Amino acid sequence: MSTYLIAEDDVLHRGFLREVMALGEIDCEQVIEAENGEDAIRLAHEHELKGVILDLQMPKKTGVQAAKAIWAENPAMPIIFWSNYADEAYVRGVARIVPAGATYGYLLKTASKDRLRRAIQCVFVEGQNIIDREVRGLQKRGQKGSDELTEVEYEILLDIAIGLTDQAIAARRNMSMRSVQGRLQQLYAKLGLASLPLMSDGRAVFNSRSRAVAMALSSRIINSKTIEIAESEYQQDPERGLRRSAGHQSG
Amino acid sequence: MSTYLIAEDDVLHRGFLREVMALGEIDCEQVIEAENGEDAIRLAHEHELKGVILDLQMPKKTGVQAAKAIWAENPAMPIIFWSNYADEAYVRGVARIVPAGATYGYLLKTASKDRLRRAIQCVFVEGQNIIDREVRGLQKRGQKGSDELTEVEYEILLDIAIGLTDQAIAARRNMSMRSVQGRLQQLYAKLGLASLPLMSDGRAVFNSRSRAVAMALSSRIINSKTIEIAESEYQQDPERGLRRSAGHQSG
DNA sequence: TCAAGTTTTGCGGGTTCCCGCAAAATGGAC
DNA sequence: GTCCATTTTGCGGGAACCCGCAAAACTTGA
Repeated sequence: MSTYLIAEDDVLHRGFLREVMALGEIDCEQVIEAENGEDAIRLAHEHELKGVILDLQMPKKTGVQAAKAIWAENPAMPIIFWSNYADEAYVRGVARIVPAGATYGYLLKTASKDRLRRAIQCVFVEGQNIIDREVRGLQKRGQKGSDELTEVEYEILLDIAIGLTDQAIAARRNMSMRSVQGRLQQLYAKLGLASLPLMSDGRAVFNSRSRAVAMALSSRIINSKTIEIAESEYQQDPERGLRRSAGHQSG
Repeated sequence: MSTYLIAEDDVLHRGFLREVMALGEIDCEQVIEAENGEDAIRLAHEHELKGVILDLQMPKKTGVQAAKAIWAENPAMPIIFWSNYADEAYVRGVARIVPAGATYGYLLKTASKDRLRRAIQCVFVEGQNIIDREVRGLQKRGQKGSDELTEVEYEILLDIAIGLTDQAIAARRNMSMRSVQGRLQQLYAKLGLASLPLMSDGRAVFNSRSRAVAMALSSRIINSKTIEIAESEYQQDPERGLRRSAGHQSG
């Protein structure tokens, strides 16, 4: 019995996915559906699945959170992420939770029916990883060269985005205030806050801290959802420094 | 010749709208389509339309921006807003640009085909205004009672969201720094920052300024798009105080 | 083990932010 | 005009933030 799970809140998109799965190109005897992240996690737990398609934006839990739970139980589960946007926030969210050697794909909703069909074939049947072209450009990030944010910079960005003070960040990450400020300086530099305009009287127009968040939002490095998740992580575990979770990402 | 315009970037949703329009319940001889805000504005300018359906989230220009342009040319144009979310940010965005006596509707995408059909009938044929139930709860805002934000509070919220300093806000809005800070205090109170947690040593965990933005984001009072728009308004016209645009909203 | 590179930390001080208090200024209502 | 409610402003001080500088501390490799 080969069962697949589709998790997608929008009715039309869900219908579309169902339709493509039903084309009969892959061995698919049953498709079950979820319209929010929690249901997706529950259903994945209750059924023995061959693969999962997850929308990234869903009520209750995001696709990333659902994937994390599913992979925690079965790291070999093939997952296709199916998203509206190629925002760095999403891509980074996915990249952070992919276990080593996992099979997955990242497709945009603008993809044609054909491309989706092929992706399903590749990921679910042949076990290949498929990443949409627009998304791939964002993949190499998190490293360290270039002008992109490193993991620590990203962490501290989220910390100020949820409104923590230097003091609170220092406590949370187990470091001195001065180090926090040092990292913030790095972050500001990366986000291009070095060359901020001044007012006629020579005073600054922008508050670096708030400005950094604004720029990160508008360049899609983070988004509201990212902030909410960071917030709830903080609420659960305010005193904890960064703990590396699962593994690395695979090619 | 009765022509209607549909502006919606998602293919499936666009197809759905087209289908419902084609049910033949209203006198509709032609439906033209746009997949972004700019095209919508252009097409509305080029054609003589009987009505418009606008998705709120589109590339290039948002539905709100498109509506503003369309109404600037013809304030009597019936417009149905068709949105994924009932966020206050969107509702407020629409409420701010509705000209006096305009005919419009606000529907969520979760609405059934039937509800959409009825809304189209009501707005385009009978000239009634239809506001989705979940949305209506947010309508009364902008007034002054209660715990909701007034217009000035909302303005200053956007100012700090784009990263302006007190100084810069004061210059922009033509007031003293102390007044800016006073308004910020109001804002913080409304957003519930009064009762913030303290650290064990009695120091604050949160930076009010950043925290306010975070809370406004997570309670959907503003969103990334709102901030981007505020930003571009600022870029165009940094020195200008608040200028009231068009009219009031109608019943 | 040592040297070279990176990160963290302390110090110091200038700026900005936050906010209580109370005196002006403003805006209606009568 | 007078009276009242609201808003704006100045003052003042404490906290938080930003950042240059240079000394520790940690990493990495040979």
